[in-house]
Amino acid sequence: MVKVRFAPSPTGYLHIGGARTCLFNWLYARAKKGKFILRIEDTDLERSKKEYLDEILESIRWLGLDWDEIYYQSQRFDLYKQYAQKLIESGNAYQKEGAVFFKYQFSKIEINDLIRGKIIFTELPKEEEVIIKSDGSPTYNFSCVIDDATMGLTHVIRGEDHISNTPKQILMYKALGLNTPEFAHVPLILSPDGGRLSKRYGATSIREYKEAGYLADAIANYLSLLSWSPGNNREIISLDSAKEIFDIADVNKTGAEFSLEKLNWLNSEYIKAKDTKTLAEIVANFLKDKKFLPENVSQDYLEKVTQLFRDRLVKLSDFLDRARFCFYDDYVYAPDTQEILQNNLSKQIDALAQKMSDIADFNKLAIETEFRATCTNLGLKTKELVHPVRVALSGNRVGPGLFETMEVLGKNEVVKRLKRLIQYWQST
RNA sequence: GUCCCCAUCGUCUAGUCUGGUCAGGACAUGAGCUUUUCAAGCUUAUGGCGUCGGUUCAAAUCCGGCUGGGGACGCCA
Repeated sequence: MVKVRFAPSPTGYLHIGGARTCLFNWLYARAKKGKFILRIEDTDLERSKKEYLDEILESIRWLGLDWDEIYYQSQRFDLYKQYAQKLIESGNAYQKEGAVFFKYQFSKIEINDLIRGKIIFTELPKEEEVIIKSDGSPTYNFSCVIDDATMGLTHVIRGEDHISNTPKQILMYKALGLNTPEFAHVPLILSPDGGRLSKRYGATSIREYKEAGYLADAIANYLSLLSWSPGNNREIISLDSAKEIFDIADVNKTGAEFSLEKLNWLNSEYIKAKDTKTLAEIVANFLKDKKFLPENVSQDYLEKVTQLFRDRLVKLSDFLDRARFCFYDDYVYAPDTQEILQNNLSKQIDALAQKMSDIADFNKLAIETEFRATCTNLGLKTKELVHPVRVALSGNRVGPGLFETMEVLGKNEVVKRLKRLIQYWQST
């Protein structure tokens, strides 16, 4: 049975690259009906932080991934020491200054990488290496080998940056008489400047994307598209579908640049595809974290506002400034509305306000009918009134469809805001 | 410096294993339609096999050199 792992180190948040490695491991495990385990590589006592661990686990869950087992290397130090002792006894390692050094018995090493095919190493950069530090903790290459072997992992799927560690690890498996797993090295995710994805390029942690209003399934979808493709020109694919068809051998060898534009597009597609109720819940949670909503907003009203904006949101954070007028009436008319406001239409707006307040059932259709009729009666083109009214209601020259907006705000609020514009004209 | 990986539109990719269909799709960009602003949507356009050589009737596809890009060389992981 296939058994794979994701092995994060809690010395930082879960970043895009790690998340993609995690995703590919998960996808492969689920595709093969195998096990996916999490191994926390917290051997660096100095730099490992609980805060990071919590964040990593939360990010993985948020993405929609789950794990079958979880291990902590910090709880397995005894095991590593035992294996180190074995190596000392067999003459493959020795102790010096409190540390244990492993002696590489190098010969040509051939890796049969599931993604890259044959990789041949004809030499190693060093002849020996610390496997147990003088403080008793294991080094990466050693604990990794012991764990991959003792946890019964069948495949090691990890980033390309580990290729050069692989021959060293194989030498350790050999010295210990342990079976080596299969290896698959996935390409790195590059930043738009072609280099390594780094802090220099904006957001790198999953948490930051969550906070910016990206949906978990959009991120997961986007990540799955980097260096892998479901085929058939498919771009939008759920984890459920992906796990049916994913195979590690189909992953390509080329590094992929992270494209915020494409992520944005996918995110807006996912926003549009959600049913309003579900989306409103996601929006509610998002806004709650931002402490954005006033006290007494009903779920029903939030759903209506969500419906109003859903088709023009790229990410949830767009909601913050654009939909603010639906919850607060303290907005001022934006500078770029001057052009629209310089034409004083007090009389016409007043007439409109009257007509609006006469509508019994204040719904989009009734509003539009009455609005257009009023314009005709006043000898105005519809757009001549649409623009100032939008400014009156939202403070902005752009926004969702006006009649829908009016329905959502409700009659009283609409009339109140129209009067406010009239007052504004009178005071200037 | 040494070792290793990689190479299809600006970007993500299908096609490469098993040579032969105008190199297909998506994002982005341009234009048009629609319109109540902004989006969205629809139509459409621009744009690519890094380079040199070899094998072959035929090369994006197989082989080699070059060039370019990336990664690794910690008592970090």
